[in-house]
Amino acid sequence: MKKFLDLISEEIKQAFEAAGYDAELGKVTLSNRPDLCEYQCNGAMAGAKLYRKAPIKIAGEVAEKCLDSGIFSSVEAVPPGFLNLKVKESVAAEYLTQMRKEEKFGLEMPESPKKIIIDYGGPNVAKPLHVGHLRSAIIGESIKRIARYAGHDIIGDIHLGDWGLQMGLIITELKERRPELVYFDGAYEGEYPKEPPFTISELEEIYPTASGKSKEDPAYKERAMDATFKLQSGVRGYRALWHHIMDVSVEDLKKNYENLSVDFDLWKGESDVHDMIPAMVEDMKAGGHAHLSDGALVVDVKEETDTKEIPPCMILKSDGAALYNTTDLATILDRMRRYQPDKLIYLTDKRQELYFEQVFRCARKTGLVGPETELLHIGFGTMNGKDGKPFKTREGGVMRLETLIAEINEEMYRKITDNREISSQEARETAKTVALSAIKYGDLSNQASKDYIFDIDKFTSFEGDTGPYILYTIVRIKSILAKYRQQSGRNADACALREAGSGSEKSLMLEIAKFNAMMEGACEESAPHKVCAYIYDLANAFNRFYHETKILTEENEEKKSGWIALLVLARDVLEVCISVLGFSAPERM
RNA sequence: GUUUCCGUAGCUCAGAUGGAUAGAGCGACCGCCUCCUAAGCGGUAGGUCGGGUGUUCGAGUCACCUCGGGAACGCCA
Repeated sequence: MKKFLDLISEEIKQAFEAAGYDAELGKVTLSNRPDLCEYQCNGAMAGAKLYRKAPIKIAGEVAEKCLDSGIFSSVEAVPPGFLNLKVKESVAAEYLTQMRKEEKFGLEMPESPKKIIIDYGGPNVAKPLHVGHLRSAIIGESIKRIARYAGHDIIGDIHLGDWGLQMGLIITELKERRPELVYFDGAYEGEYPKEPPFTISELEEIYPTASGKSKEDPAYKERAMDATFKLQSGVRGYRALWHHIMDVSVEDLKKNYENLSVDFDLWKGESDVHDMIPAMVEDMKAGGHAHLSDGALVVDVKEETDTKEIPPCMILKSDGAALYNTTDLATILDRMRRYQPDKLIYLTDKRQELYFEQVFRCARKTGLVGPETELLHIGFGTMNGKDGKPFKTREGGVMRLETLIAEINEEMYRKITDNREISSQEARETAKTVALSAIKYGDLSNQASKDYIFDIDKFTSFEGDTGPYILYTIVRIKSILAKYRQQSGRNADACALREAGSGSEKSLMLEIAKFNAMMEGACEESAPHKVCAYIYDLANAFNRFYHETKILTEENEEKKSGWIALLVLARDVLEVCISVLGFSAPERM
């Protein structure tokens, strides 16, 4: 189904053509003067030079051609050459009626859906999630859902950090504490126990301890590196321990991500591509791409057109060990082989921008990916505290994600139970739902690439442009619809839309009509904040309408059912939008 | 130092391909619950869009310069 703005543009383009001008001048945009019109076209001014004619004259001629248009209720040419447009109430109503009928409100599906892999989350095994992991998870999940809704085949991969030094550290610390464990007995040949020798909370304590020791004690670090090497070269007992660490840790991660309504299609990690590295490196050497520089193996990736110095992409350290780049490149190779994606998206902190530029260039140069595959790094900004500095706990430490979420949940619970009668269980559920909307909307409504201030007070205050405000609006609509069903015994879905009878009603309808264009744009630009901005406008439009319209007490049944139909559509659009943002609305709040 | 991102109301942020009078939220002030959820709605105050020059009929938006802030810049991830 055509986008509403395109529908209008076509009409104006025809008018330009009929008046003897280039049709392309007839592009229509949303009005930036809502007091004057709903839509506007600035083409007459752009065309003034081309046709050596006063813009107002061109606009006047075009307006004349629109006189008997079936779409506009008014077309005005105003100085210096704007075309101010208002659409007929009937056109809006018909458009919305069509939206209700069609799948996904008439959003057009891509002719050739893309296969996309999105790499987000990126937690390290055995380390608790902290606030730094929040943005990647929230933004990545939303971009994934938006692309999926827009008709693409998108696969989310968590890309675990599960193969580095942290594993060696844990094994080393475990060995210090419990050398008697069978995993450390080199002569042991039997089956290893099924039960892991530690719990998640022990694991979470072991890692920082080990990490601290290795920083102070070079000999300890040496042992940890040795353990890492042994693990990677396949020592049985170490591998068995690694599996235990993975099992315990992944289970915990799943629980945490589930609480955030974030789910991954793939739980792959660095370890999955470890075995592919030697052959890949050999290929790079054989292809003449990789060469030694200061003892390290690198691939030059600078280009003639560069305005800045792009250092070479390092493949192997001078001690021959693999590094982050190496596993990332091997992962690209793996993904290309397994899935043949059209596009790879990486979501990380924006500080890794240059790094990904290097990796992408290297991947292309060495033939890991062809020119037809798009590589995209989306860098997001830092989450700062109220002071504008990276978010910390009051004590100055890194805040665990669980703690943060628990705090916000608690605050929500307090607010919900404050002045409402509600069962404790329902309040808990609602608090969780509302808290998640506050966190996610607070993050997503900012542009991903910018740093943003994570202000708990602001998010839990939920007034104004917040997730809870959106949910509140949805809940209001649901409440009216429920009462309507109760009172009239009629099915709200059977109600038919009517032409708007008031300004606020029409505004609401025109707001809903923007849905397709908005969703398409949000997908193309991987920009969840556009969805946020849209639903905020939509919620505002609804609340204005709500305040001046008494729906349930309306005596004219036809009017009433028209409103109910509008409410159904508004609710559905809002709920789809929040679902692609990654949260949901309760029935009551 | 080089590169790069950012600078819009007291605070947090939007600003579509360059268009008319630069918009929200919070905070401040003033109104609105006998009425579908006041987590709401309406209103007032608050701006030389960091500064300058240029391109253009027209610049918050584009170019150049400048000031201020952040970030990245070969063996970390």
